[in-house]
Amino acid sequence: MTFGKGCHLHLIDGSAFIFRAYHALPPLTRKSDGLPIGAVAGFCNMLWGQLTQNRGRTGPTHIAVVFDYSSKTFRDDIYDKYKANRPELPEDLRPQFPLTREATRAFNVACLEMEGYEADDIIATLARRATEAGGEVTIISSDKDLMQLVGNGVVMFDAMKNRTIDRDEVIEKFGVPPERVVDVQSLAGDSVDNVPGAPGIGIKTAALLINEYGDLETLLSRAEEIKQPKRRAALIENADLIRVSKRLVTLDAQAPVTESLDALEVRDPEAEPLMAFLSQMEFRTLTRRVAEALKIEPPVMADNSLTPDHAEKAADDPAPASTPVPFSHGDYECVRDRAALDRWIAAIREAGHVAVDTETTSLDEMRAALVGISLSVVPGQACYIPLGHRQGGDLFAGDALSDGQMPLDEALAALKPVLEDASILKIGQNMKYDWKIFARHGIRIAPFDDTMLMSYAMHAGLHNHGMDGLSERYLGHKPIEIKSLLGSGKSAITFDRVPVDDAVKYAAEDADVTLRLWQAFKPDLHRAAVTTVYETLERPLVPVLAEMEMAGIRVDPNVLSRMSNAFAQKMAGLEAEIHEIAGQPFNVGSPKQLGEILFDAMGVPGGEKGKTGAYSTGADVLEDIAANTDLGRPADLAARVLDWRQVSKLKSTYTDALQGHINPDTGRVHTSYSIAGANTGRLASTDPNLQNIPVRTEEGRRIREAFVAGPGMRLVSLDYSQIELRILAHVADIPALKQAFRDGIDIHAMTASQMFGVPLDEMTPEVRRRAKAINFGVIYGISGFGLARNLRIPRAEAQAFIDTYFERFPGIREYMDRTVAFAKDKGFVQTLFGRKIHTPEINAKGPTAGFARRAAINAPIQGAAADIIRRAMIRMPDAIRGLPATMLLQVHDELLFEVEDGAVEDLITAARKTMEGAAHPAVHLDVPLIADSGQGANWAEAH
DNA sequence: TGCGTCACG
DNA sequence: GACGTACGTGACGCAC
Repeated sequence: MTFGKGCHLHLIDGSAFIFRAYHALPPLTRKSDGLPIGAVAGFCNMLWGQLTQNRGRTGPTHIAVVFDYSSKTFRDDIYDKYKANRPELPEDLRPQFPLTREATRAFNVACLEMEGYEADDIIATLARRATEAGGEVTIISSDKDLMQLVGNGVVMFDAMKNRTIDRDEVIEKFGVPPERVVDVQSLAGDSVDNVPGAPGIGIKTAALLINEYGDLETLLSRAEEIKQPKRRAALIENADLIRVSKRLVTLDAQAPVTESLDALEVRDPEAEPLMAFLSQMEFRTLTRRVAEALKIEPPVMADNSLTPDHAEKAADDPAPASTPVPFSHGDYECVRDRAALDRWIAAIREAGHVAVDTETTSLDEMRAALVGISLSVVPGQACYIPLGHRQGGDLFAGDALSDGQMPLDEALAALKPVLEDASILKIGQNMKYDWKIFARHGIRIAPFDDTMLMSYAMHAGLHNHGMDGLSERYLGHKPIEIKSLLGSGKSAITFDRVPVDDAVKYAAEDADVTLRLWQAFKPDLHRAAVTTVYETLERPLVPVLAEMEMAGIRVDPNVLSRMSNAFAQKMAGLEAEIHEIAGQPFNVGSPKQLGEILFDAMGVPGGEKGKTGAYSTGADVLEDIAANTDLGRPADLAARVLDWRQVSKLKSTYTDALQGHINPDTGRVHTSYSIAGANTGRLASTDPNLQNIPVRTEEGRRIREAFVAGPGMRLVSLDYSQIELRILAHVADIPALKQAFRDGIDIHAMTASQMFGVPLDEMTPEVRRRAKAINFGVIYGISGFGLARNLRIPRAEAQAFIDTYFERFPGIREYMDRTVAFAKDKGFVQTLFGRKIHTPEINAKGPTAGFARRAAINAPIQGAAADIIRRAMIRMPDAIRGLPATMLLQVHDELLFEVEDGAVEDLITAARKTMEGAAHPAVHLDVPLIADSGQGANWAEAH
């Protein structure tokens, strides 16, 4: 086929693919010999995705992957410092480059590179030829240097974000259309590629200038007319450098590319060389996916996925567990009687492990009824035991159990010995859920593994750890979505109404997937060196949290209801006043309407619109307006809206919503903690969130009066004092801070004294407040801007404080630099206890880099604090055994207990000892950990 | 469903 | 005068 109209050329920026793959994935190695292949694996996955995703209307007729030949190009002759700033290639990436070429050829895709030219030039040349021939072009890349090519039949596609970049996107990014992009780039320069540009001119200013003068040459020739002296000088003095920059950034669309467009026609991969390559790389999942797509048998690969003691067993198994087995829903068994269940139990005992999953009527484990159980022992083989399915459709038969189900009690009685057998490993995905369901039926699952927590230990920061996502990512298989069975929204049904035949496919598949994930993760856990984290900080927390959640906390609905009424009255009063001041009624709860009232109707100056075009009406904005008495009425209005908002928040989120969360059976509120939700190792509390119950204002704190102890009981709270600052003092090794903590001195006052030279006994609250803000700022990866805003002081002043701080405590800056360098090098940071938090964006450019940098600085501190309280919680059941006390809640640095009246002091002694000693023996901190305590009839008193 | 807002550590 | 900026969460109401 001759390339022409109707043809569609896809040009893949191969180098960009490699770098993205390298940074997006953990450092994977080939299992047989340790060769680093993470980038190759990612590259192959992305390439395969491109080849399979877009077949059809928008799919390519022609395709090529384009690489950079070497770092030396004609641009080095134009400007000797071009790309001189580029960091060294990571050690483990270099050997992967030739492999990506090999991979491209193995997929039977044209692989282009040319000495003396960058990949971008080849892309520019081919794109030009293709559009001249009447065809269309999609460039698979998000590199801004390619954006000059967009338009006239050329678009770009960001494969990571799954987003097309067209003319509008380019204008959004550069402020000018594609044909003017080089002009802007020439002016702004590029620190990454070391394109000089004009000093002090960035993209924003460059776009402004180009839009005003039309193009770069006109601008340079009329530079004298520029009003701002600095800009004028920058352009006049650097005109030559700017012209050099233009030659650097302009892509060469006339590169002597020898391949014809016709040679790039899409070809089906040849099975044999492709399979050979993939199995040589030991990409098990991708090999299987490709084999499935090509409808051929996957090659048998070396078995690396089983633990040693199971490997032997598998060796004489005709179908070893790790050979990729296709997912086949028809092979799943529906277990309807005791004989069938006994066969499964025998298979489980034989294997020594089983993947388990439960199906229930609700996500709320405390109210959920068990509907069925699925099991899997060997990949591809799984069963579902329906236990609580009900007749659908018939209104009168609506509550009757469907036929052909074992009695629930009989099935559980048969499974209990297996689920509690110390020699049989139970494997689950989010086992806390199933653990609670079984616990409510008198079964305590042990021992177990949890694939969600394995993923969390290995991949925190890279992606979420839900089963469907993990399956797609690591097994290349998209499981049946629960939505397809239950529907969504108002018409959603519960699982007991799902026809058993459909339930079998869905539920058994979940057990199958869980088992396969376990097999994939088990060896990797060790390779990633997070086995200890998984075994000491994640897995043992499951039963502890399950017990806490099941215990719940008593909440008095009468207290809440009275407060709701009072809040409603107060809101109505405020609303009337607000409407009165505004001169018209409007929805006070609508930021949009409020903004229009304040800034348009009432004419308050300085309204700022956000990205949606609405005025910002956040608390800080309203506070400024309320404090500005010159404004008159708008100040009154803002002050009342602030009051209204506070009350409205308390009512809707707390006093109203909490009442609905009281379990009618227990009279208590049962939150759910997600172990793998927060990247840093913190827990997150949901349904309801009991980690954000108000405390900072007097009115809000009264909500805690509704959280009460049972009759004859007290609530006891213990919280770590300044735990994050103590960890900072330790990890950054700051002698003055460490000594202050040892001496039990007020740490913020000490900081203030050191910074401002004020003796401790002359400290004023204001000076101390500033030091406190800086101490916290450090933990968050401080910036002058952020501190200035927090303290409401000029930015220069805030920056001066920070400079002084770093002078007084130079170790802090060293810690920050060290941490960021570590993150850039390894792609993750680590806590004292070995927890890894990945930082995939740390090498990004633009504002993202700032976020990633600060997150990387904060994560080891926040994460270590999270590790410490996890360790305390895991030990707590043993530490308080025998005391009439229950651990109820965790709020990041606080543990809340319910304890019988007479045992309060014993509980405090035992819990304090456990919390203060929680780092031992894994880590010896140079600073003491201190836990303060309080007690009372309700949470407000105890805190 | 995304955004703005605000509750907590 | 480049950009936009404290870290980590979850729930609510509005507007689409």
